[in-house]
Amino acid sequence: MTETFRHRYIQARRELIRRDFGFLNPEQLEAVMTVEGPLLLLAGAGSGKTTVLINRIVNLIRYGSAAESDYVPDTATEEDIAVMQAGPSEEAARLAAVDPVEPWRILAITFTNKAADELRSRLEQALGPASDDVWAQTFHSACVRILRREAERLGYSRSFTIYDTGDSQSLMKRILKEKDLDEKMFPYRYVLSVISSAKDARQDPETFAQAAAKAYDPRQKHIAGVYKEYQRQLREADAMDFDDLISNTVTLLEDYEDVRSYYQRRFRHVLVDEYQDTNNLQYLLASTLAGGHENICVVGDDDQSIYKFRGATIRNILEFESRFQGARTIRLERNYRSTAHILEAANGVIRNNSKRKRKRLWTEQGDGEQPALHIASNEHEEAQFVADCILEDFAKGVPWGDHAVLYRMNAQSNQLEYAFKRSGIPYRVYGGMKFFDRAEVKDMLSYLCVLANPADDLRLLRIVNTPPRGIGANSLEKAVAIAQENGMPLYRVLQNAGDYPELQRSASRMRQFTILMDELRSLSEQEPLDTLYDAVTERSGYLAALREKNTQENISRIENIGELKSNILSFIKETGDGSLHGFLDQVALYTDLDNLESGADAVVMMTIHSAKGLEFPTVFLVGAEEGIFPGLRAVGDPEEMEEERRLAYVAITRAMRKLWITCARQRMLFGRTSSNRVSRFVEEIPPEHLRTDRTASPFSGQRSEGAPQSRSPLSASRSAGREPIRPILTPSSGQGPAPDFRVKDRVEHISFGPGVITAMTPMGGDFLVEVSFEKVGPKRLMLRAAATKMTKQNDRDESGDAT
DNA sequence: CGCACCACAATTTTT
DNA sequence: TTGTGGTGCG
Repeated sequence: MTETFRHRYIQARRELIRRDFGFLNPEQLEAVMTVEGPLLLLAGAGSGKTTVLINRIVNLIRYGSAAESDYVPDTATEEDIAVMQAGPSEEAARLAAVDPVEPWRILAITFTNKAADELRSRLEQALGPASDDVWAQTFHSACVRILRREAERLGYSRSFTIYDTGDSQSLMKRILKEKDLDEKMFPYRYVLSVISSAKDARQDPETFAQAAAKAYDPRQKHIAGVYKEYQRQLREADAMDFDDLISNTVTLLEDYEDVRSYYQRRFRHVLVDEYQDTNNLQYLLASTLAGGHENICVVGDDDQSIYKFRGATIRNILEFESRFQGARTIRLERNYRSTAHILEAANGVIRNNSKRKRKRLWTEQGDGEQPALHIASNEHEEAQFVADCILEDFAKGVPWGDHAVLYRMNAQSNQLEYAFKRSGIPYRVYGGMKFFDRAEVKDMLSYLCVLANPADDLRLLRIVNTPPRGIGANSLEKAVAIAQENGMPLYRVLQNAGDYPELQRSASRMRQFTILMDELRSLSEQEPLDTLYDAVTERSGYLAALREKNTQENISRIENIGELKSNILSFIKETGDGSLHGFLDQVALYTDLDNLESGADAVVMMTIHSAKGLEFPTVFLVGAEEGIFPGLRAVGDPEEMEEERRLAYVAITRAMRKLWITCARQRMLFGRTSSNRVSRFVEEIPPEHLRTDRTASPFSGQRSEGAPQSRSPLSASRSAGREPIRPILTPSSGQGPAPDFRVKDRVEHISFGPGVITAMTPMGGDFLVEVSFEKVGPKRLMLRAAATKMTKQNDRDESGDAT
């Protein structure tokens, strides 16, 4: 074989792969074709990182290391070169592949189920069924998968229970109360976060206690005791909290050579998404799994690290190159999401952070519109301004769902909701009460958990008297004490309640309860999950208790219980796994079920945190004021301030075409009125990329008079007297004839039904009409759009026309 | 044992 | 301003 042939062969092969991924830009392509060794992808917002991740996996499976390899098979022929030169095809891929990676040797880790789902489905699209074997999982579900096989080595059973945040919190509250620690000094959230950090630092209760003994803060010693007790109770209940899932997996890999080498050999490539959000444990997990081959590819953006409060350390990304020898770094700076003005605004803000990797987003999409700042006089007006902008867009045919409103705190959503309701704008608030957090759903799940794991005292306590069975708190406390003393699960005590004189008063009811549960448990061994569930809801008396009172509340609870059943059914259908444990695992790790996409066309409202990873044509960033964003706590703390700034960066880069930033001169928050300066982040936007809109919203005058107190804007006071702008003209401007609507006209709307026009205001070549509908109340609509859905009724109001 | 009332506090939250 | 958690009474 001649050198030139070898050379041509390798060239043809590389060219083939390049062509196969020809839709990628040069940096993306480089990332995809860099196959071996540690790789850091600094992926700016909107730079197509998921695309890169997916195609990198596709490349590994399809071509293996061909893109970087000098290997030429002995059997290579001119014909082979010709096939490869002809372009991507199955045959060409087969010829070109060098040591292709089997799908099951790839581990791709994400943070959210949503991201994992997206990864899986896009891989499926690209690779077909072969993609099923790729481990595309969240950190937690990957760990559960490992632990379900190996947990016995750590002294748990294979069917250990997973405690979610709420469970951890209730357990912690119980312990703090038991230990009689002052809740002012020891708020459960704080204690939990200390324990979480301890776990992140690989400190077990003993090591933590040693460190605490030397600490200045006397609270640490108490917390050490709490930590010990917390872990003890988790153990007793055969339960792991979210941190334990990862921590225990790391322990398993560290302490058991055979387990470690099994997984290190199994996975030839480890990919980690959203690397800027990883904590120390997650870093340890990923790097241990990648140990040996060091084929670890991490994707992230240090500028979007906004979860420090949850233990994420930006150091993982900043120190990647020094921790992994020979690491390569590739920057993805080309942005496909936003127009240039928006990106420059984002660049201008983030430039003020000192701890970051150099990066500058750019685009070829053109300048677009400048971000605009609107200064409102108060929070009502701010909210109304947002609503008006959205109405105006809607009138132009822009769907509601193209708009997102982002705020720093959930508490800010209220005013906006009022404004949207008033204006007839459909909206969805993202991230409120989650389905699985509802009491009735947790109750039903607790029943299932206790059936699966009778040692789960926490869940047992939740349901033992829900619905009321006459088992009082006092006797329960006694039972808990007995269980503690004898080191046995509470369930056992309840079963044998008759043996303990102090329990005699409710002994029979306790026994009855365990008999019920035992029967249900035996049912769970014979019947499918959905049948079991029905039995639980009925025989526990839970549904019956709800049916007793026909309140709105109870009706919705019954609905939710039904909703959980459909969750069960679809779980069985989708996974083919009807096991109770399988379902509970999925639920424990899948709190994110109410997703955004499923909704109808509606404006989206959420915190900036929840917006990460999403994009919207138009974004409103509200409450851009000192003290709110950046929040009060960040002022005077440079680290916190940088985190807030990253948050600002995230917010700005969500916008594709139009960014509105709003603030209020005065705002009432938590019952107190304050006036704040405009956010420093706004001032950090280079002036040439920001338009300041100092005129108040076109309706501010009317709004502040009529809107706040009145539920019906058709109130007489409005039309009477001194309002000069009451158009009675027929709207005529703009293209197309607009129908002849006037104030006081009776109308019939397709979806809102009959109503009366109460006001019309000219606006951008159109009219904003206010209609008081009989059934749905007042709505504000843009006439041009509404005219197609609304007809004028002939029977005019008595006087004909006003004025 | 359940409900009503009153203090109190209150970023952000992928699992 | 809103929601939550604890206490006291019927």
